[in-house]
Amino acid sequence: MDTKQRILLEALRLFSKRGYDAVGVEQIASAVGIKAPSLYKHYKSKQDIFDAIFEETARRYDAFTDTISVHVTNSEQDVIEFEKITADDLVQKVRSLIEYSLHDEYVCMFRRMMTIEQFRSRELSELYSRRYVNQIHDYHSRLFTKMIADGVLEDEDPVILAMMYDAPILVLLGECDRHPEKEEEYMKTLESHVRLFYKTFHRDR
Amino acid sequence: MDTKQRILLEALRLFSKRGYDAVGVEQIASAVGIKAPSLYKHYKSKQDIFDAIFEETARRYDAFTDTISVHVTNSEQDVIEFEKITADDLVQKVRSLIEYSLHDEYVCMFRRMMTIEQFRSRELSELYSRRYVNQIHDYHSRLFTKMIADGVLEDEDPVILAMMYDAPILVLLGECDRHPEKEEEYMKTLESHVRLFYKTFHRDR
DNA sequence: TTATATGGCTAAAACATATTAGCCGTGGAG
DNA sequence: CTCCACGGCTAATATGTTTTAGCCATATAA
Repeated sequence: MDTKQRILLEALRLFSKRGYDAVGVEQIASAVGIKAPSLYKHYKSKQDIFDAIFEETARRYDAFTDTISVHVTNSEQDVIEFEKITADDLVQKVRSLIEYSLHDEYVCMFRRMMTIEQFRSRELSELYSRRYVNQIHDYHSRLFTKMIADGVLEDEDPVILAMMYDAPILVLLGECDRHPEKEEEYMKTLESHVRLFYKTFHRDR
Repeated sequence: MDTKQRILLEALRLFSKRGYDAVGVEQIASAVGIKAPSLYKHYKSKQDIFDAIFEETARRYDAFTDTISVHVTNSEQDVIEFEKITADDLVQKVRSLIEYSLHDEYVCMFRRMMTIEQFRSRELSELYSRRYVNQIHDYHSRLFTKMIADGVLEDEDPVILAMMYDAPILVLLGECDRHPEKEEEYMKTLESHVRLFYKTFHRDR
């Protein structure tokens, strides 16, 4: 039925493997199960399909970051929580981040597409950095800043701490994109990392 | 003169920005300063140019990793060195790694091309992981294993330590690829990271 | 000097790919 | 029932791109 959506999905699936230019409208159509010219009943050009994917994913992504950043911005309640943050809490936080980043097919494919297209323009480079590096980094910087202020984390530069903490997440996410079959293994590594980080930098008051 | 080499260089320059499929032989030729058909006096197809870039860079890269890994494999001499490793030594090691990875134009462009093409085949995915993640990671894992054995590093899982240590390097390398103008800033961050790592995990015997 | 390999060029062929034109069956609204 | 919008199809067009064919100038070797 909803061909218009299926086109977006299949196009993204293809773009995220080979990149925009390597994929023909023919292939998109055939993945959907229709003929190329029929695509033009739904989108006015190939570029238009690309743009639609962009908007669709932007919407989904924004919805997600809204939910996650509320944890940090809602300072009142979190100040209380910080004191009792455990290693398990951190592990849990990372798990839920990964859960979303890896198991939402749309998000996953879009990230791969962005990886492929990131050097095409300054705009795309910036979007990539903002979305996949800075956003997660700022989140942890703020989190650690508060934890330090609350005396539950060693008093080191929160920006550096955050980088030490989240760079492995980013790198392993990349590894998962390349080798999804090893996800289980990577997740264990990541958990060990989080626990080592906690053990090293956390302090009880 | 050496048109054959210049074709490789200009093709790589273009591929590393827009990806293989987005670049036409026309553009490659014009970058070199000749007409498209003349390319075929040197390479038998566009794909052939791509492959040649691959071989050329593989050669350069292997040459480099040979030099760097000798530091670790030469166990005799290094055991002595490990004891007196300072934060400055680590900073220096990272600097020279970055120096090579960022300031060798060929290496830099090739890495960007790999970033773009990494999802095309299992082969490319594996090459990417091996070259840009595992190799550097194994290097540090071995380094830290020895340092732990020598008692100059906290006795934690060297694999996790290595990841904590080198993931920020990889992430910041990616940032440099996207935003070369911020290199200076990123290098400072990286230095802080190395020093914090040293301060945290190094111990004098 | 002559022959030949090299590496450039133009013109054209071969191929691919995005897009348009226009036809047709179906299903819901009036 | 009729009409029409929807969304599929085939055929064709427009455009672009890779590659081949074949010509020509130059430099080098015999």
